[in-house]
Amino acid sequence: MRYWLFKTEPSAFSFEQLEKDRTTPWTGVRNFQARNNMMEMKLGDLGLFYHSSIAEPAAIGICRVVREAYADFSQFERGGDYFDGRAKPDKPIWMMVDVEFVERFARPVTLSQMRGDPRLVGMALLKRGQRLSVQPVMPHEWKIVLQLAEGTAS
DNA sequence: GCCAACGTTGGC
DNA sequence: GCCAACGTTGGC
Repeated sequence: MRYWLFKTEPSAFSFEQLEKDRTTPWTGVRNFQARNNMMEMKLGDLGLFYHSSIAEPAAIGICRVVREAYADFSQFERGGDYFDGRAKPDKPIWMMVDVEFVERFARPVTLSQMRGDPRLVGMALLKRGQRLSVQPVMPHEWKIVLQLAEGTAS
Protein backbone atom coordinates (compact mmCIF):
# COMPACT_ATOMS: atom_id res chain seq x y z
CA MET A 1 0.00 0.00 0.00
CA ARG A 2 1.32 3.39 -0.97
CA TYR A 3 0.85 6.98 0.07
CA TRP A 4 0.17 10.06 -2.02
CA LEU A 5 -0.59 13.74 -1.84
CA PHE A 6 -3.53 15.37 -3.61
CA LYS A 7 -3.15 19.11 -4.10
CA THR A 8 -6.11 21.36 -4.74
CA GLU A 9 -7.10 24.98 -4.51
CA PRO A 10 -9.99 25.03 -2.06
CA SER A 11 -11.76 27.63 -4.22
CA ALA A 12 -11.93 24.96 -6.95
CA PHE A 13 -12.50 21.88 -4.80
CA SER A 14 -12.12 21.78 -1.03
CA PHE A 15 -11.79 19.14 1.63
CA GLU A 16 -15.07 20.43 3.06
CA GLN A 17 -16.70 19.53 -0.24
CA LEU A 18 -15.20 16.04 -0.15
CA GLU A 19 -16.42 15.57 3.40
CA LYS A 20 -19.90 16.46 2.21
CA ASP A 21 -19.77 14.39 -0.99
CA ARG A 22 -17.91 11.49 0.71
CA THR A 23 -16.32 10.54 -2.62
CA THR A 24 -15.21 12.34 -5.77
CA PRO A 25 -13.57 11.70 -9.14
CA TRP A 26 -10.20 13.50 -9.17
CA THR A 27 -10.89 15.15 -12.48
CA GLY A 28 -8.95 17.82 -14.34
CA VAL A 29 -5.35 16.70 -13.89
CA ARG A 30 -3.52 17.76 -17.06
CA ASN A 31 0.06 16.92 -16.27
CA PHE A 32 1.58 13.65 -17.45
CA GLN A 33 3.64 12.98 -14.36
CA ALA A 34 0.66 13.57 -12.09
CA ARG A 35 -1.45 11.36 -14.35
CA ASN A 36 1.18 8.62 -14.23
CA ASN A 37 1.14 8.80 -10.45
CA MET A 38 -2.61 8.24 -10.47
CA MET A 39 -2.19 5.28 -12.80
CA GLU A 40 0.04 3.66 -10.19
CA MET A 41 -2.53 3.99 -7.43
CA LYS A 42 -4.17 0.91 -5.97
CA LEU A 43 -7.45 0.51 -4.15
CA GLY A 44 -6.95 1.41 -0.52
CA ASP A 45 -3.95 3.67 -1.05
CA LEU A 46 -4.12 6.70 1.21
CA GLY A 47 -3.53 10.34 0.38
CA LEU A 48 -2.81 13.58 2.16
CA PHE A 49 -5.33 16.20 1.13
CA TYR A 50 -3.49 19.48 0.58
CA HIS A 51 -4.90 22.97 0.13
CA SER A 52 -2.75 25.27 -2.02
CA SER A 53 -2.84 28.90 -3.10
CA ILE A 54 -4.20 30.19 0.19
CA ALA A 55 -2.67 32.27 2.98
CA GLU A 56 -1.63 29.18 4.91
CA PRO A 57 -1.14 26.23 2.55
CA ALA A 58 -1.55 23.00 4.51
CA ALA A 59 -2.33 19.30 4.52
CA ILE A 60 -5.69 19.15 6.22
CA GLY A 61 -6.81 15.56 6.13
CA ILE A 62 -6.72 12.09 4.65
CA CYS A 63 -8.47 10.53 1.68
CA ARG A 64 -8.47 7.01 0.26
CA VAL A 65 -8.39 5.66 -3.30
CA VAL A 66 -11.68 3.84 -3.90
CA ARG A 67 -11.46 3.42 -7.67
CA GLU A 68 -8.32 2.86 -9.69
CA ALA A 69 -7.40 4.93 -12.74
CA TYR A 70 -9.97 5.33 -15.50
CA ALA A 71 -10.61 7.85 -18.26
CA ASP A 72 -11.22 11.40 -17.04
CA PHE A 73 -14.63 12.30 -18.49
CA SER A 74 -13.78 16.01 -18.66
CA GLN A 75 -11.38 15.52 -21.58
CA PHE A 76 -14.41 14.73 -23.78
CA GLU A 77 -16.53 17.69 -22.69
CA ARG A 78 -16.42 19.95 -25.71
CA GLY A 79 -16.37 23.55 -24.57
CA GLY A 80 -15.41 22.59 -21.01
CA ASP A 81 -12.32 23.83 -19.24
CA TYR A 82 -10.60 20.47 -19.53
CA PHE A 83 -11.59 19.47 -23.06
CA ASP A 84 -8.80 17.88 -25.08
CA GLY A 85 -9.57 17.36 -28.76
CA ARG A 86 -6.75 14.85 -29.17
CA ALA A 87 -8.48 12.39 -26.85
CA LYS A 88 -10.92 9.78 -28.12
CA PRO A 89 -13.22 7.65 -25.98
CA ASP A 90 -11.32 4.51 -27.04
CA LYS A 91 -8.00 6.33 -26.67
CA PRO A 92 -8.20 8.61 -23.65
CA ILE A 93 -5.19 10.73 -22.72
CA TRP A 94 -6.13 11.82 -19.24
CA MET A 95 -6.97 9.54 -16.33
CA MET A 96 -8.36 9.99 -12.85
CA VAL A 97 -9.06 8.00 -9.71
CA ASP A 98 -11.92 8.26 -7.25
CA VAL A 99 -11.07 9.20 -3.67
CA GLU A 100 -13.19 9.17 -0.54
CA PHE A 101 -13.10 11.18 2.65
CA VAL A 102 -11.34 9.41 5.51
CA GLU A 103 -10.64 11.94 8.24
CA ARG A 104 -9.94 15.56 8.95
CA PHE A 105 -6.80 16.33 10.92
CA ALA A 106 -7.23 17.64 14.44
CA ARG A 107 -4.76 20.31 13.38
CA PRO A 108 -3.83 21.12 9.77
CA VAL A 109 -0.15 20.58 9.05
CA THR A 110 1.01 23.77 7.39
CA LEU A 111 3.54 24.02 4.62
CA SER A 112 5.86 26.07 6.82
CA GLN A 113 5.55 23.47 9.57
CA MET A 114 6.62 20.77 7.13
CA ARG A 115 9.44 22.94 5.81
CA GLY A 116 10.62 23.47 9.34
CA ASP A 117 10.88 19.76 10.12
CA PRO A 118 14.35 18.44 9.31
CA ARG A 119 12.95 14.90 8.97
CA LEU A 120 10.89 15.99 5.97
CA VAL A 121 13.82 17.27 3.93
CA GLY A 122 13.49 15.51 0.60
CA MET A 123 9.70 15.37 0.63
CA ALA A 124 8.47 16.01 -2.91
CA LEU A 125 6.13 18.78 -1.80
CA LEU A 126 9.02 20.75 -0.35
CA LYS A 127 11.33 20.47 -3.33
CA ARG A 128 12.10 23.73 -5.08
CA GLY A 129 9.70 24.37 -7.90
CA GLN A 130 7.61 21.31 -7.12
CA ARG A 131 4.21 21.87 -8.67
CA LEU A 132 2.89 18.36 -9.25
CA SER A 133 -0.73 18.24 -8.19
CA VAL A 134 -0.54 14.51 -7.46
CA GLN A 135 2.67 13.24 -5.93
CA PRO A 136 4.00 10.28 -3.96
CA VAL A 137 4.62 10.45 -0.21
CA MET A 138 7.18 8.16 1.39
CA PRO A 139 5.98 6.00 4.31
CA HIS A 140 8.24 7.72 6.83
CA GLU A 141 7.04 11.13 5.60
CA TRP A 142 3.45 9.97 5.97
CA LYS A 143 4.07 8.92 9.56
CA ILE A 144 5.72 12.23 10.44
CA VAL A 145 2.95 14.34 8.91
CA LEU A 146 0.34 12.34 10.84
CA GLN A 147 2.27 12.84 14.05
CA LEU A 148 2.36 16.56 13.37
CA ALA A 149 -1.39 16.50 12.76
CA GLU A 150 -1.99 14.85 16.11
CA GLY A 151 0.30 17.31 17.80
CA THR A 152 2.27 14.50 19.42
CA ALA A 153 5.50 15.05 17.53
CA SER A 154 8.48 16.51 19.30
C1' DG B 1 14.73 16.30 -32.18
C1' DC B 2 16.30 20.89 -30.52
C1' DC B 3 15.10 24.78 -28.07
C1' DA B 4 12.88 29.45 -27.63
C1' DA B 5 8.57 31.17 -26.51
C1' DC B 6 4.73 30.75 -23.95
C1' DG B 7 1.46 29.43 -20.33
C1' DT B 8 0.61 27.79 -15.76
C1' DT B 9 1.46 26.89 -10.98
C1' DG B 10 1.74 28.33 -6.49
C1' DG B 11 4.39 30.42 -2.63
C1' DC B 12 5.27 34.74 -1.02
C1' DG C 1 0.28 40.89 -7.97
C1' DC C 2 4.98 39.25 -8.68
C1' DC C 3 7.92 36.07 -10.45
C1' DA C 4 10.72 31.66 -10.41
C1' DA C 5 10.24 27.13 -11.94
C1' DC C 6 9.11 24.17 -15.24
C1' DG C 7 5.99 21.61 -18.59
C1' DT C 8 4.35 22.06 -23.24
C1' DT C 9 4.16 23.68 -27.90
C1' DG C 10 5.61 24.53 -32.39
C1' DG C 11 8.92 26.37 -35.83
C1' DC C 12 12.82 24.97 -37.92
